[in-house]
Amino acid sequence: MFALVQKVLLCRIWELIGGYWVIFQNLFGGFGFNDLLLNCHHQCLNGKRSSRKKIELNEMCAFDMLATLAGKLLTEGENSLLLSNTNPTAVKETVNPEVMKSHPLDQDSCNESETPLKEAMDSPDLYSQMELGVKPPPLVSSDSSTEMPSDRENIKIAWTEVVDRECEDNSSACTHPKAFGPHSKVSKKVLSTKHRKAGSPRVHKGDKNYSVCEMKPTFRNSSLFYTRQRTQFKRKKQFGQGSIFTREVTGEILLWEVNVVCFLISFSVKREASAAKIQKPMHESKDKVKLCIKSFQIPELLIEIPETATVGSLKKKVLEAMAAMLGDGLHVGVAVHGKKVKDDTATLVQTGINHGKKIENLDFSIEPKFVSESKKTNNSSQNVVQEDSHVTDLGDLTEPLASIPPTTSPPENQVSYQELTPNLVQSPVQSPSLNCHESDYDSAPSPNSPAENMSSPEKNSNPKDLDTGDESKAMVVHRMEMEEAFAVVPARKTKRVEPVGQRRIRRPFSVAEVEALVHAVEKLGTGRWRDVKIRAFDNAKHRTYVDLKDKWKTLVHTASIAPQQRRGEPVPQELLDRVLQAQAYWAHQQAKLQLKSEACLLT
DNA sequence: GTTAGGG
DNA sequence: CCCTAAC
Repeated sequence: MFALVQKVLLCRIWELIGGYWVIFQNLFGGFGFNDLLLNCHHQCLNGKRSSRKKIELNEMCAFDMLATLAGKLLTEGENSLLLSNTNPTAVKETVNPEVMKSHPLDQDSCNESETPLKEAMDSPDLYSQMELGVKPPPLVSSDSSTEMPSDRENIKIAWTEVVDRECEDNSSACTHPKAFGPHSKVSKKVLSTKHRKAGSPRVHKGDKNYSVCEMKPTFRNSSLFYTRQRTQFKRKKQFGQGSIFTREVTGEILLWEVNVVCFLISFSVKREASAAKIQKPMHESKDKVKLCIKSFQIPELLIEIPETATVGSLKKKVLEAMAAMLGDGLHVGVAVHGKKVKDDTATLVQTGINHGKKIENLDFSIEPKFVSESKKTNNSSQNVVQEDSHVTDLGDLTEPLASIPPTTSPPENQVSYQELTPNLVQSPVQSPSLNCHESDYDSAPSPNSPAENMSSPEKNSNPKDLDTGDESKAMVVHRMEMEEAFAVVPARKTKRVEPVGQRRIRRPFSVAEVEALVHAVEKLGTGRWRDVKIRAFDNAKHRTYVDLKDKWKTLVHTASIAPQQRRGEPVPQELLDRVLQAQAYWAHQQAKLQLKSEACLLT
């Protein structure tokens, strides 16, 4: 029974995270998957997230776990968590020999890695069970940690063996055999991870023994893991194997996270790359595309915390912010030459990511899962990638982290390029539209905002108001390059990110914005918020038409009450008057319209 | 996806 | 600003 549930869950998770299964595999490196699932169940049963509608429980659980784990690794002692959670039981499950043998980098396995799972997911058997309401077994720690002796040594050995074996068996499949030599612990880790990736999700028809857990490398503690990751990055640079994390930053928390994500991403890339060479398995890397993620940026996090707070509470805050971000799930976007590639089925070659061709504009972005579609209109990775690609660079690799401090001072380099505040003066015309071409308005106000002085006397926001919200919501944008272009350090821009799952930051409307809103409503009426948005706030990504509607609502209210009762940045009476006027006018229009239609119906 | 309105 | 119902 449990196996079934596990399978279902696994399939579900896989389905949810698509091909980035690795992320989980890696993040849970030291844990038994059984543990993960058990915990998921636990959380589900506890209904912790049950109130979160629209989000699949399983999904939430998975991400919760992910976030939680990340957090625990950071907050808890070196060995505690990982060690205690090592789940030897996992190993007990049978391993499909085929899976064992297949090399993750082998096109076949890469290629097929998805199918089996899909099969599993499509399996009426699994789903029917799920639908039938099969309940997860009682949460017994039965077959996990408690029972099985946690023999790290054994596990370690097993792991090594797997690695070695894998290398031996698949030397030809290794992209860089040397890089994965027996002496490279890091490489081993990589390999084993891949192994898991390729093998775990595999489900062969009729193979009841399919399991996700075995062969999981066990990290003795977070520190080791961390170290290895770093080492790995260095090595990667050497071998052109993947990500390089060039910077060590302040919080280990962040660094850890960054490394992990970075690592995972590069992994995904690798996987895709290897899949691309399906046709000629014999050739080492002829048709492979090697991609290297130069750096990975942690999304911007907004943290407000009193100066008197303890460092511990700060850590916690950061953790929470990250958890919130991860909570909604991740989605990886790929953009070639600034153009987002939406067709996941397209091959790399078809997409223009092929060997021998220098790819200068390959970007990866991590974004909240649901966001990907939202901005179809004016969107595109363009904002995320292009615009800023020339603005910032390597240099700011540090930025994101630097900006995290609970200070009230906004990150400096982060957003300058688009910090303009609404400027009425800018539109000489009658329309106070805030749409300026280059200033997108979208970002949070910056202290240095050049446009700050216009009609609105005061800055429209306080320094605390870092913008975290950005429609693009892309958490990270990375410039990738072909290995060949290694020497060239691509620019990477920092785009603010919207902490997923977190309430949007409050951004009071500036007088200029109010002006623009009033003007637009005067023109369009009170029932066409989308038009109002497009007309006057098209470039203000953080203002949705709902926001505008809400603002109008409050404006009407504000205008209706005594000035003494008003709060916040005072809105010129003149504007308030216009608000009431427009409100009355359009209400009247609407009434007239309604009468007309009624009349029509009667006749 | 938009609107409208309550929270 | 969020959430939802309703369209």
